[in-house]
Amino acid sequence: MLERTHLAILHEVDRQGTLTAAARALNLTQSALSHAIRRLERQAGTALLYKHGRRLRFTEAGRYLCGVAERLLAQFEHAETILGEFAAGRKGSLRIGVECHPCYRWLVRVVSPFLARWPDVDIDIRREFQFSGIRALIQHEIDMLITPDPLHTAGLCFTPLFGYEMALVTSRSHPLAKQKVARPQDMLDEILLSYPVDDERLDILNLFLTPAKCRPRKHKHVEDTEILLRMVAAGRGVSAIPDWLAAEYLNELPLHTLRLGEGGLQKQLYIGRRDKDRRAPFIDGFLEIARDTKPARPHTRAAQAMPQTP
Amino acid sequence: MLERTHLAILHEVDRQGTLTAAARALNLTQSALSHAIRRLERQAGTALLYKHGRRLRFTEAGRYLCGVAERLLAQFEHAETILGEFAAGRKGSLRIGVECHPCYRWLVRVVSPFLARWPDVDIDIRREFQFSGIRALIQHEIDMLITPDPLHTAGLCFTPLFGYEMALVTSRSHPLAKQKVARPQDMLDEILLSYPVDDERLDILNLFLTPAKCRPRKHKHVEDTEILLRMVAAGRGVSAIPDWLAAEYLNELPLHTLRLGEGGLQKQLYIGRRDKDRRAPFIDGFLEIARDTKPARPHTRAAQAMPQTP
DNA sequence: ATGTAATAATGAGTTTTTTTCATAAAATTG
DNA sequence: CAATTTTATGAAAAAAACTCATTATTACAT
Repeated sequence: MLERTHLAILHEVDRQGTLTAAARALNLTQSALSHAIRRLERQAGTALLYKHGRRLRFTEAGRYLCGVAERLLAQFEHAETILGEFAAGRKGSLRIGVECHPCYRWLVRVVSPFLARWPDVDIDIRREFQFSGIRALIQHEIDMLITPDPLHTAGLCFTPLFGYEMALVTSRSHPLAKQKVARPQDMLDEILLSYPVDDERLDILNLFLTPAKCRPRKHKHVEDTEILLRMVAAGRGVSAIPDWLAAEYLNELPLHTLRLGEGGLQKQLYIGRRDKDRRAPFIDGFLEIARDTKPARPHTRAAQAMPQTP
Repeated sequence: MLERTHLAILHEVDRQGTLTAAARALNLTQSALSHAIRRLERQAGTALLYKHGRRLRFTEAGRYLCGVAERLLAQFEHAETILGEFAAGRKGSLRIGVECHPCYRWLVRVVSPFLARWPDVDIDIRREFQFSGIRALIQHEIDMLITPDPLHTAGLCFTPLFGYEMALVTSRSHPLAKQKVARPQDMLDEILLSYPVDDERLDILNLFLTPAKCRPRKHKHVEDTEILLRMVAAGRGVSAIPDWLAAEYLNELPLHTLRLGEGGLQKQLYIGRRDKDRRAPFIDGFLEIARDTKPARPHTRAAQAMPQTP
């Protein structure tokens, strides 16, 4: 079978003119090359070189193979270079899962500097998982997971990114806009707008209303943050979103934010990855940029939870 | 170093889905593949496959190499096919040298049927040699030599193609057109038109005039047969060309042909090749077609030398 | 749960392939 | 024609690839 070495030998003989020189260039003996060529010729059933004086010349078949060699060797070398890029972790793709719906907005701010820093790494962001994000991470469906709910599992590790507080957003003209803190029973008459995720994953239900055995009058799903907040501003309902996300819209829309309970509904965002992923420096690179990218500072009427730097 | 086998293994694992199946397909053991991949991974410094359940999945680097494999393996296989064609002598190129200038016109008639019969063999016709055609043949600059002057040399063999006679061509209105045979002294007042080759290679000088110590009044070189004969027809000179070549033009141009001397200037065309060229059946193929392609039959006022079939 | 089947990983030993060494053969050069 | 350069070749050594036997892991079925 025609092998890369054969091509390399023929190519070098072509370049150097003699077996001896080619052998030197390849760190082999002249004998090794002679044997190798002989073997190939026997297998191919045709001569590739013939003696001309004390030098060698290519037969047509040999000349043809030289052309092949030139093309193929270049491709091999290129492949090895790319493989090196992979090995050095410069090349690859980073599939990032986001479990916290509104975090998408923060994530996009991380992506740009990352793409600039790692030009050969592609980013793919996934928001839908067959089961959980944790499982997707374990099963290599994604490489990193942005989540407020770390589930410490063998083989995974989570790094805290920043703390925040879930805030209740209402229209500035809403009756609740007079309060700074919302009580669960305040919600009984309200229409709750949320992202279209399972109820169990909605903190305002899980951690605020359900423990107090309260429910909103109505619960509607809205896909998009912008639209959700415009609906809130128009008085069509209220919603619970991260304080920093609300902060971004406070100047733009007539919104008011309230704490959810006296202590506020404190959350922490984590980034999870597989333990073994030493392979790719760009995973650490992403983490670093992510840690440096803080969300908008909640201010004015928003809750006072300070972003916690880990 | 990345080798063809590595690519073959990765490719097969991709196709078959499991190491075991790939091993079967490659006539190797599962163990061999496992070891081979491990070695490559160690060298490359990056994982290529990882376990997913009891199967294997490609890492990004592995997936990349799979793509490379697909492209490169195809090229290897193609190269081997072509090499096989060379070995079987179906593929190649036939470089044919022509020493007898006007023979070119006969040669083109051989080429067409040859190209039809050997579709993968290219033909290259050379008329200029650094030294002699014989030397070009020995040094593998050409593979066959068409020549009227075989020079039996070790390693070469010549096969006669056909006999012919060099004829003197004049305009039909030329004073010499009254004769059937030209004597050397008839040339003293004539302008000789010939192909632009060395005088020693011109038979009319070598074998007819010089032995009789005669010279033409003037000697001019003309490159192209068609033009040469039109000049002759216009009475601008006379020329010596093979009888069969003249025959092709007798109906077209007002030409007259004369014998050069009583016995005529008899020539024989040979085709020479290297002894060892057993390798290529198409060389014999060419010879066969060449032998079957006779030149135009000299008739009418032309000399009577019969083409001699060897 | 638990045994069974499928699959990959591993280490040791064997086989095959490649390489070297030593030397011969052939051709060029002064 | 001797000295030099270069390729060819056979035998031995070295390296690489492969197999065998076994273990480990996962999936599937009862």
